[in-house]
Amino acid sequence: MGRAPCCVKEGLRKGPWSTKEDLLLTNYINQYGEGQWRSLPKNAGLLRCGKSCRLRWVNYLKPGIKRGSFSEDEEDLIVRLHSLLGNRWSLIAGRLPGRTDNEIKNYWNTHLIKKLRSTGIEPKPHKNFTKKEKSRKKEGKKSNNEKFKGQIVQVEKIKVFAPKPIRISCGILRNNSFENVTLSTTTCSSNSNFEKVDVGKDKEKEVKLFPRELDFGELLEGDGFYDEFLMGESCKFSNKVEINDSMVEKVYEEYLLLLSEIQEDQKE
DNA sequence: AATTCACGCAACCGCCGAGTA
DNA sequence: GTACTCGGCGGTTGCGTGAAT
Repeated sequence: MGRAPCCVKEGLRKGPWSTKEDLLLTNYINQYGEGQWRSLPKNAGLLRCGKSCRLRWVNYLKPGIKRGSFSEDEEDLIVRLHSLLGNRWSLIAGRLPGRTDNEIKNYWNTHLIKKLRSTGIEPKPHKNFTKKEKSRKKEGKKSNNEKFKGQIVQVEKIKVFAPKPIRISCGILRNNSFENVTLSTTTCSSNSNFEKVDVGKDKEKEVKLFPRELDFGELLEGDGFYDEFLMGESCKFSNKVEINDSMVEKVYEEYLLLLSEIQEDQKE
């Protein structure tokens, strides 16, 4: 039996949302709350697919969504998180309050890739799987899931740390507005696993930023990278980024939990 | 001024995992 | 254990817009 469609598509509107539709959706959700996306359009008087409603709400209408260009702090965080998590946009978004996965994904694809390339960094490519590869990947996933309950995704050589998403609502505190921050440039020092960062007005100093490619081996070998990633110089190299204690604690807990699971698995 | 091109972004599509009957 | 629904995710598409010719 084939999979049932998410909704009946006949007679439904597609394309950009009108102000009226936005209003209808917002009013309905304000009154009845999120969820029940399948029945929501009908109840709200919208000629839209439930998925479309959810997307519109989550990405644009939901209170607290931050619009506008990304600050350098945010860019920096996205780059680091992408290095760590891969194309797990929802996880990355979970650590950038007010930003949505779609927005971050678009920003990465249109701006950050180019920016990184211009500084000599080749971002990890995301693989486009063929149907065959997808099914193979699926098989692999199944076996992984049994052991790790979906917390680790292993694709070829690149191993990705994929913890359960925890949305951090107040993760990053800014004590300098973007406007006040002198533009800093990021340059790549060749043959190095780390980057050299010019921190605006301050004299240039060498800081560890992130490895080009992260492998669990590095984590397990205990070179302390992850600790540094979270709390080390990379975060305190300027006053631009401060990671909230609870955020660090939560992410660190995820890391420890994951690490212990991997170690147990290796013993077996 | 008209046309072409490139880019950015909103929205769509298909797949997957979790939950449930 | 199976079949099914629902919500969510990541990849992709296509339209609108501004720059270049």
